Amino acid sequence: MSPTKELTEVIHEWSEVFMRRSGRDFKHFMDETGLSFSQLNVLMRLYHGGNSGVSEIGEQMGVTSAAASQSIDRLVLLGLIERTEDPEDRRAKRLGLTQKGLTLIEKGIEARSQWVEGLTDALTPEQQSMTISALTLLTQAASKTED
Amino acid sequence: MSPTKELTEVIHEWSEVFMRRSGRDFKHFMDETGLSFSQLNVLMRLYHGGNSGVSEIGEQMGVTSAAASQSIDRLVLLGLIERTEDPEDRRAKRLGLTQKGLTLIEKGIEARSQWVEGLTDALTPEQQSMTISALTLLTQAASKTED
DNA sequence: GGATATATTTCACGCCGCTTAACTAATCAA
DNA sequence: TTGATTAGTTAAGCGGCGTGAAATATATCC
Repeated sequence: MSPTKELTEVIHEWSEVFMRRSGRDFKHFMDETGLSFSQLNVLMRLYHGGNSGVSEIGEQMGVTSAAASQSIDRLVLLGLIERTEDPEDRRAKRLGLTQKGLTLIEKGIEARSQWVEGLTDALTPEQQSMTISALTLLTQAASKTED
Repeated sequence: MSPTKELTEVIHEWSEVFMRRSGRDFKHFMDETGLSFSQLNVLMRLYHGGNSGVSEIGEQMGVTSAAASQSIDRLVLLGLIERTEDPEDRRAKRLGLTQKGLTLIEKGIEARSQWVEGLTDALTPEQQSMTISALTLLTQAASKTED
């Protein structure tokens, strides 16, 4: 078996396990928070990407600004998002996570991290340092492909 | 900085990049197929877990069997699921992916794998073999934590 | 100033996914 | 055999999430 073939196979297996776990975790997170896929999507985009406007969020999510406006409105009512007037263009609104929203998202990220950390607990120090190197490489490579 | 601290940090960064990417990919997959989170959830559970009944699916997803029945009905109409009578208990139905459904899910998994494969393209042979080892370890550890 | 463009909201409408409750059909148990 | 249980479907109703179209307010361009 060639090394390339082996890498492909390893990646495939790993992707499958990881995807499956991610999906289950995400569903669990939705149930726990009572938020929909769409709502969490909005919160995630505000978490990364910083403050943005309503249309911008809609564009990123591939929906009309009307849909974005309504979705955001629900999140504002839930106290997860702040919607303030843009002082430079009073037609526009600036959106951002409230402390409550920020905490919620960070808790979700933390949960995922903890799962992976649990995976590395049983590894020897050498294996751990190898994992550090590999994940660092992958993270760097992945960061370069971001849009 | 202690090695443990470093591993924690690496994992945290990696989780964030991957979660973000996974989320975007999944959203893209939903848009592409026109299927909802819930519908893809059903297909995933049938992909893993093999053939099962309506109530079983509902239980796994945390919804009533009525909800599962309706959801499954839509997927049957789309030609993604087969619903046949269980010969051993004629009250029950056996659910399974059709070829079309199987192909769809496998295409989704393949897309994710290809993305990760792309990340490893630029690595040196030594780095690749290290990545193989690390991912193998993680996959094994993750498999053990499955329910 | 006045026309036009832009950012967001509101409204009416439809689909989806969920619930509960009622129903059908098959199995199980006394 | 009859009565209870189990698997699944169906129906009515609710809310989320999307659309397009109209309304509102502000910016921008002659």
